[in-house]
Amino acid sequence: MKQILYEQQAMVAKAIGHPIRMAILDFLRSGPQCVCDIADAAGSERSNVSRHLSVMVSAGVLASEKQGLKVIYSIRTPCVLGFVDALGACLKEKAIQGQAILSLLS
Amino acid sequence: MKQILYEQQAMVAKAIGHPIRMAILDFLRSGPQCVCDIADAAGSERSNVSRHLSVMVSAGVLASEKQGLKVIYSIRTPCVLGFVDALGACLKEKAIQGQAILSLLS
DNA sequence: AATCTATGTGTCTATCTAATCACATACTCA
DNA sequence: TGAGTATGTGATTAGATAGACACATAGATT
Repeated sequence: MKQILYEQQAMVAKAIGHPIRMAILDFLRSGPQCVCDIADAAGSERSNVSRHLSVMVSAGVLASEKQGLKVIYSIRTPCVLGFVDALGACLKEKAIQGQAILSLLS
Repeated sequence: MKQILYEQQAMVAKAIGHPIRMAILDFLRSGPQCVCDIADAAGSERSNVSRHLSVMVSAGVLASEKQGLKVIYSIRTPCVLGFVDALGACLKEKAIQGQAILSLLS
């Protein structure tokens, strides 16, 4: 029963567990964007980015909408940014601990 | 510059992006536990669980401490659970949307 | 010391993932 | 209609990952 929940959660976590995908999410904070702009921002190839995007759509992290020739991707719900920010908070905490250790050594 | 941040964030997300690891985190909510109890709770083999645990320690998600014959694993910082809970919130939101669609069809 | 228990690690295999290239498709505009 | 642009997808390759088993190690117990 809980197994299904774990799988769903893992799917979402895995969908954002890649540097390029993190870069994409960060870029999409500024609003919905088309694939080629996303690819430029992420510094990766179009086809590759297209695949990353489709993984995130499957996981329910992103939404896509066709507008003429372009396909516009956006963050599906604000709570997606909630867990990205929670990730950042964790790293920040670790960095602060590291800094404390550093100051003890200097 | 930001690249390093993305990699760090992705590392943490990837470290929890697996059903067994989710189960482990959920189990560790109840407090620090030894490997064999974690393995039983996760329903997986010891050696396998041991590897999952070490991945999460590397990512900074878990902490480990040796107590006699046993090694006790614990959640390194509360904000890790914040991240997991944010994941859950996202799924909940999606489920509620799904339920709304369902009620429109019935 | 001999043995038992809990854990980690080497090795192997099967599977998944990411990246790249070429190409197909869908749509726009002249 | 034909050229051009944006996107997705098949095929391939290289590399990562997960799981299983046997075994090594560290510490406890007798």
